[in-house]
Amino acid sequence: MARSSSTRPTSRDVAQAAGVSQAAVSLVLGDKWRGRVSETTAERVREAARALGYRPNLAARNLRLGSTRTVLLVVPALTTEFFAGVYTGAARVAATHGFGVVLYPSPEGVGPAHPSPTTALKGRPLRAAPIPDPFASAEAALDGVIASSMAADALTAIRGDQLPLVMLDSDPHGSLGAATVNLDIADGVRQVAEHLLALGHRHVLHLAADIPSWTFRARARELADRLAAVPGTRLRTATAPITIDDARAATETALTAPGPRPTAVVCDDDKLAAGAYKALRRLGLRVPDDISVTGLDDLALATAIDPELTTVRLDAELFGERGMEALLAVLDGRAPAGGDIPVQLVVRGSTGPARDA
Amino acid sequence: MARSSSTRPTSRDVAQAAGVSQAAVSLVLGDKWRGRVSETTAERVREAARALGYRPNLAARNLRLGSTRTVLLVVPALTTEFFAGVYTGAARVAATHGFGVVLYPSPEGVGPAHPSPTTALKGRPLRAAPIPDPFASAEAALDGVIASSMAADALTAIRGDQLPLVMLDSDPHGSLGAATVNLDIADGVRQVAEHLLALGHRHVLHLAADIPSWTFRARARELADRLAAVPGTRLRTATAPITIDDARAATETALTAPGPRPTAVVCDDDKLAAGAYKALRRLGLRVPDDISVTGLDDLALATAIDPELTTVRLDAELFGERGMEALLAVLDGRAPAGGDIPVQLVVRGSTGPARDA
DNA sequence: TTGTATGCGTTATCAA
DNA sequence: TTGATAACGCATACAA
Repeated sequence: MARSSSTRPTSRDVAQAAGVSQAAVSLVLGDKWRGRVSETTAERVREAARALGYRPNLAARNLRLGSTRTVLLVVPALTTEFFAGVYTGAARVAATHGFGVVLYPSPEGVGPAHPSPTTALKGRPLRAAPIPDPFASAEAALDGVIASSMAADALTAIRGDQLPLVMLDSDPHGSLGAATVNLDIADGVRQVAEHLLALGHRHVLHLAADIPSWTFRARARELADRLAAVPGTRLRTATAPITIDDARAATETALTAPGPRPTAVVCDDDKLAAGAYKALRRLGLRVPDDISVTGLDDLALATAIDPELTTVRLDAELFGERGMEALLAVLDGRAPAGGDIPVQLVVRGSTGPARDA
Repeated sequence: MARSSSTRPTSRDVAQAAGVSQAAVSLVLGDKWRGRVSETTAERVREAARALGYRPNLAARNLRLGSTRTVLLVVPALTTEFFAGVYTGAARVAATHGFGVVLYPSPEGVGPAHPSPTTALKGRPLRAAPIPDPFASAEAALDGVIASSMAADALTAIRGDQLPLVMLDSDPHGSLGAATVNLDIADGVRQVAEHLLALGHRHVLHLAADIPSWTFRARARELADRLAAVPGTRLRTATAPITIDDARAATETALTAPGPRPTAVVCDDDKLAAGAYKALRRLGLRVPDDISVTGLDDLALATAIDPELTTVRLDAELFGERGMEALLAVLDGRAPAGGDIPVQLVVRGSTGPARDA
């Protein structure tokens, strides 16, 4: 009946080695012994556990506790470094509460019914690729979910809202009562608009992300509102999936259309801006002398391109932290703290005075 | 004794609803009833399960089975889209075998003892950030680990090799018997070298990643070997952390050093190449007329910069697939398939004939 | 073909 | 202070 040496030591093994009951082991190792176990036996237990290299079996603990202290962070599959930051922030907060964070890059699923033929065409042939949605048995394996809006629709469509849910960058009103944590992107767009208006720009092209997500609709609305507030402004919109090449093509088309040319291109994110750069170069337009460009995100990409991109910095880590804090609040029955996360315009070399101003 | 309506249905609830034993439910839902349960009862069970919205409790199953059918994929924290591809491939293969993949972005930990003051300085202040290593109780929660070499050292240092382990892009000989899956990066570097040599380049600067990882040492060695094979070649080396700004600074320093200027810059990866571009622009050098540049990875970044970067395409998804397949083999007691994954030079606009050739 | 019984490793309740 | 003992929900060996 001796413990096979090839198998993981259990708390019973520790108990046996320490000469105490198995319950005592659980108490000591769970740090719940303040006055229920003598200091000497506690130490003996710890010693035995250390000697045996004991580590608790999570499956058993989860089963017993009915909770896993694990949350899922759903991010778009085609992820950028931005979500690495979000993860870092969320995981850090989680850790201080004894929680873990599991990352789920939502496959393709960007918004409901958004086939995006360009995405389907490029790259290797699609193999039958049923990466299983993690919600199949998630309720047993997870305590909650934090989901980026770029995947949130797909998420609610499938399942997932059965669990305590926090949505990132999602419509505060349309989220079915789920808590939301948002960057103040509208304010970022406002800063961009004011910056360009101050430089004399009156005719701008909005290069919008072709993703039916609240966050992008909000950007479009804010930009339109800000420009509309100033007499004599004109706004044109082009739409493209968030890839450099799609953005290039869309920009090229938009700028070769008849009529006066915009003096600034406002992009929904940095990647789109990189595509816009390429289009402008092909058209023989110089940035910022002939035309200004702005992005949004402040990825590494923003300083990789030339000239460096004027963009809006998003604090990804803070975003992740706030997301996790909100989820902890929900799990706790408390109301999550409100208030959007501030963002900041970073002026670099891609914006300058309007050509005709 | 009726099931509280607020609690998750268990297999017993399903059994009760279907009027069968709990064991029958388990058999049917586990698809192990081929001749042990009648078709009619099986259908009744399925119906009841569907009606109740039953989903098995993973913790209980894991406890019973002693395995979780979950593996961990360890990637560098400062991750790029490359690892999104690796994940996709690994998850796809895993799915066909009933496995799940959990992502672990290894915090900072790039190689052993590599403080990288620049990393520590930039960005927000470091908060006490104990993102727990997932190996604390991993043996119970995971069946195996796939680790990128960029985190593998940190990994073995901590724990992790107690579990079946596959290393990605790691020294096949120094990996303590762990299985390795490698891209044929040496061949990629060879292709780069041949390409440049054919263009007449004889003096090259190697912009190397400042990461003490096997994969980067291998790149340096291969490049040196290929150049040494041709008489009259010269190789200089500069080193930088993989950030655009560090790469820019290192390149600038290297190229303003006294002596003849290299006619080509070979970079350990695309991000470094983006930094090199910036340095060259500051120095008033045109790419590729004055100097050629090559990268390695073929990230989106490679086509974002101007001119588009000649680089080596890595098939991230295939990499992930092969990694997962290797791990499945190890779990199965089989020998993982050998053979490096082919890579391919993609010639774009950043390379041209040597200035003085 | 079906149902009964047992144990996976924990934590927590209760008597000693 | 301590040590039995009972679940948690599932899969399976075994008995009916």
